[in-house]
Amino acid sequence: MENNNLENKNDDMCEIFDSHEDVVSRVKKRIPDESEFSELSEFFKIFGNPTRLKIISLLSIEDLCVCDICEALDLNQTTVSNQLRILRANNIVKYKKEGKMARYSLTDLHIEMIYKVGLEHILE
Amino acid sequence: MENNNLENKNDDMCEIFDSHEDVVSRVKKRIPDESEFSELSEFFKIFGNPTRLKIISLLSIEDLCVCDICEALDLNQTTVSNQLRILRANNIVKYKKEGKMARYSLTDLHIEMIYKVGLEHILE
DNA sequence: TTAACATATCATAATATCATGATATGACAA
DNA sequence: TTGTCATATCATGATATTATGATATGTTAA
Repeated sequence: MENNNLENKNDDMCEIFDSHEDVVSRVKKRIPDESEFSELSEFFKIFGNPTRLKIISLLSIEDLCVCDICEALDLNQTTVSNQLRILRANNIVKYKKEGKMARYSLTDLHIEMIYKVGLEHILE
Repeated sequence: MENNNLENKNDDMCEIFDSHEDVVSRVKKRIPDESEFSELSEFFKIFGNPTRLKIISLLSIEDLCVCDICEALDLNQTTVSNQLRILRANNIVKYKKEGKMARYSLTDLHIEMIYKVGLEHILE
């Protein structure tokens, strides 16, 4: 094993079909760059929490104030408010102040689409 | 508001509009149940990691074997293999054995749709 | 003013997730 | 057989995320 240096693993992997090198260089050119993957994973991370999904689900039906969300989900106000902050920070929900209330809604249709396609996927 | 007879927190929250009670009971009926939110959040959690997103991005272009994925992303085999296991376990990718190689592909079009709508969302 | 209410933020302990080294499996060739 | 390659699994320390109690902010009514 000592003469088999692994620092250049391309050389000793997967050489059964010599097309692999071409395949790799071709697909490499067509993917987004590091910063976009990073941003996108932060975005999707938001959907990876049941409380946030419940809020998204509610807001896909209609706009709601914080206390209605708390009540509909039977969650305490701190939890909901914290998750709304995260949703806001990630551009998934927006809100309008109405007196002492805050009325939340989904930012755009992308959010609803992603939620619904995901739901469809797990239900089939 | 003559006779407050409800025992829970409804009574002292958000009574400015008396429609709130109706709103809450209406939207409550229209959301999935706990287990579906739980399953759906597990599903979306998978998209919340840049390495897995990169793999999904590659496989949305074409089917690839593990070593090609490693090479295209410049990641070690353990990392890729572990993430593929997670992707498999969550029904996001599938694979076919071809000799000693494993050729991976996306499970269905839902995966590609979610990935692309997400990308569109962060790019606008 | 003051009190009550709706919402937001901070701090934190429990829990989950990450990349990766070590190691195992299974296929093929010599 | 034995060795090598392609891939999978296990174990783990570092890091991130969770729900929630305590507390703060801002609005309205009395």
